[in-house]
Amino acid sequence: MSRPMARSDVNRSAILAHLGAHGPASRAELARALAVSPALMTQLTKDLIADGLISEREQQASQGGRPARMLGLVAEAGRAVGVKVAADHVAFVEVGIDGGVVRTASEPFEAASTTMLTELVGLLRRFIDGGADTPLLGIGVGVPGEVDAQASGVVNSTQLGWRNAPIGDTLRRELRMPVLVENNVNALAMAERLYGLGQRHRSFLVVTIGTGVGAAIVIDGLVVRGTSGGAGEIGHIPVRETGPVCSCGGIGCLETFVGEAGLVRTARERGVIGASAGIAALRSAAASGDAAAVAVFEEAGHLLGRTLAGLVHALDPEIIIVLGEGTADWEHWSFGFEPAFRAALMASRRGLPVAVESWQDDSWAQGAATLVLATPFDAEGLAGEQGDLVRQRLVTQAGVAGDGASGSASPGGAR
Amino acid sequence: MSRPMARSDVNRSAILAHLGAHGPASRAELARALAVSPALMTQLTKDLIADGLISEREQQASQGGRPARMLGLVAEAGRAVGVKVAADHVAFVEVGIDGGVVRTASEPFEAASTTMLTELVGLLRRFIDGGADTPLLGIGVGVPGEVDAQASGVVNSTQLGWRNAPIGDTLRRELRMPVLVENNVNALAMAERLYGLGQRHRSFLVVTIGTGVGAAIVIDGLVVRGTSGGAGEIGHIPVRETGPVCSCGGIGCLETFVGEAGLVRTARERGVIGASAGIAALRSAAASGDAAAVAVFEEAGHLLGRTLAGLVHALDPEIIIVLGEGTADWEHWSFGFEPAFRAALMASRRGLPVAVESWQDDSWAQGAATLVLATPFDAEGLAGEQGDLVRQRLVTQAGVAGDGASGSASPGGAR
DNA sequence: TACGGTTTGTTTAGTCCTGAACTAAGGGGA
DNA sequence: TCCCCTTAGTTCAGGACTAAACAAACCGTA
Repeated sequence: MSRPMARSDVNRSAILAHLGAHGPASRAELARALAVSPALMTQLTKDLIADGLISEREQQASQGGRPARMLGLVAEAGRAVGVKVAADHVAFVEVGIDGGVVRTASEPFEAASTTMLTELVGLLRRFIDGGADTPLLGIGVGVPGEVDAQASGVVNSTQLGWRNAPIGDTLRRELRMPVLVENNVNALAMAERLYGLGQRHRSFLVVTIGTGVGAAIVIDGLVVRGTSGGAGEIGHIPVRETGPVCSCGGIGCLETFVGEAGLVRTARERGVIGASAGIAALRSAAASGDAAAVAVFEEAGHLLGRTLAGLVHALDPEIIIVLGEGTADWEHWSFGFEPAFRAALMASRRGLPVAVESWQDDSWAQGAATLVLATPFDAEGLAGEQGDLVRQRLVTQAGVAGDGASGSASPGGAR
Repeated sequence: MSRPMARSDVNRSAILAHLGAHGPASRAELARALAVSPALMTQLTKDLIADGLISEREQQASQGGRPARMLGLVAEAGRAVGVKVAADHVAFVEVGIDGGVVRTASEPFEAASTTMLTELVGLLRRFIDGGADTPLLGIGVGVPGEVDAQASGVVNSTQLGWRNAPIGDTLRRELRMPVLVENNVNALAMAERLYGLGQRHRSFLVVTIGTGVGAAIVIDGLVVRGTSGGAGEIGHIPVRETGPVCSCGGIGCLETFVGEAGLVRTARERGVIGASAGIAALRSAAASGDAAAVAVFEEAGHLLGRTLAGLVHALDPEIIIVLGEGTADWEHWSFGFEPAFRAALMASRRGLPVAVESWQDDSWAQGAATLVLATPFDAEGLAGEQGDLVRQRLVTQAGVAGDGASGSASPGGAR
């Protein structure tokens, strides 16, 4: 009993998110990290402990003063689901409130089908029902393409063949659950910011290589979405005056040279692989030391390096993080990438770190899940009303999802 | 008497800045614009009127309800000085609190001289002393190069030959006055945001063409400074695999083709102008219809167009604003720019507006001055302690500048 | 000309949060 | 061992701000 009638929910959930992202922390630490006074932190944590959302842990050894009494999340406080949508399949991930993966699944899925919306709802429903009994905070969906806004979720994607697909609204209505939709690379960038290298950097670039080439731009801790949610489309930066026509209609786009299709085309033209062979053949050829195959990757690395150098001059980030299925071959890319990238940078930036991270199959979906867990950090309201709903669920352990169009955000009594 | 011991200075000065930027407004309008409650606005404006900083104007015709009682700045509330530093001269501008130019001056100045710091102090002191009697809020300095932080003001500039020049600290100490230093293009972008096209756009690019090529990036209303204050260096984006060596050490940099020196070099190589002729000769040749001269500009426009298209793909801005001395020849540039730029964009962005603004000689200095006037909008503390000092002067009509190293921000009694 | 609709501005009660002073609990040096 | 230093956490008075109700001033319209 004695719910103190919800203090500042924003701060309450920010505390929970911080503990989830960085592990247990002392009150003083939290106050510093969230830029509030220690006094307030005392009050808020008192409430959270009373509500059973966090608990006091053992003391930590003193660092010259009074030892800190650590606070940690009560693990059962919540879970989130992430969905990766691709042209031919969807991948699901269930994560705990600490970001750790609990459960995964993958299902065939025809994105271009006319019934894909009901299909998606059914698959998601089945995955959710198989989950734990802890409260589900929300669903994050990562898609390759432009998303108008996380809280709305209208998607345009040439890769999926979607034009103004109302993913967000449909899922919200059918599942009665907060749903956040975002470009998949942007979602990945938020994951890096919360759990990865981004924790220690205010501004960075996340670059993905694979079927296509994408990027997400994080400036001062905020993901740049652009006017129409289409920022980061570095695959269509023009890098040559001539070349094959790109899917975007342009000529000389980066992606036509360094995307998977571009690599395969180049390799075929040069007879490195057979006329009907694919990326797998090119990979194995390079792996077995075929110089011509390695050269294909090397040249792609060269082009990527010069392009990224241009972006570095424009944005002056602290680090570049390279991700994606394509990083498996980075060994070969780097022969071209490193010299081209470094040479094109001005002297003062030549030492810019480039981190190439290993890639797992669930990474995309995991990134999508962090859309939900990142909500409390969402200072400028990227997630909008949906973010508020997630926060409500987080702090009250109950709360009912808005029902479709502008659902009245009823507080929802204690369960 | 009866100074109410300074309420929220941030909000007080935000009101003043809004009135300065957008002209007189009603209380209700201000409350909406600054996202505070009407109740608070009543209180704050009462204080500001009592302090003589703003005054009530005539009523405005009703718009269906009670007519608004407009509030306007008391013009004498303050002034700011802007300085443009170039290699061979400095330009000064004095602006009123509404951003209007009051007075200008230009003096020869040897930036590479060893005594340049004392020189600059002397010139500035003379300019300031000639000004009006209204309180001087601060000094904004625009430089071509990297600035570590506005509030610090350590400058690195190849154009000026400065390495770690402590401009900010020196001026602060000598003039006992808040001083804000910023890259000149970034300063220009802030001016656009406050008084220009940026008022109606959240994200935009400001591109300057002239001696060099520069850009400033504004995302969601915030100027992107980058890790070391060096964002926007689009002049060094690599655009060709071959070409002359750039001042940055790179090869194929945009600036080596479309900067003034690059244009002149190309024109000389082709015999369009004499081997010792300069940009003026190229200009007049193009103006008189010389096809080869026009082609030089056209090709520059082509390269700039493709490069900016790449940036648009990466950042997805709402508009591009082109400025700088070079816009005088834009008529010729556009022959190459428009087709190259539009063709390289994906279909959904092909209609992106590009605004080419006329250019006056004081524009750089005027941009620098708005560094000071923009302080109240400085939500994320770009201007730091110096911004606080400006705010103090604005709201108290007095206040003494910090004296060099971490001056204690003493409130300073009424004058 | 009475009445609802609309927008502006003010008052009041109460919430959120901070600053300052304080207690608590350790470490290390003379 | 005593004293000073440092860090952690709490209490309390008070300031900034808001929500909600209300008053003011105009518009239409029936």
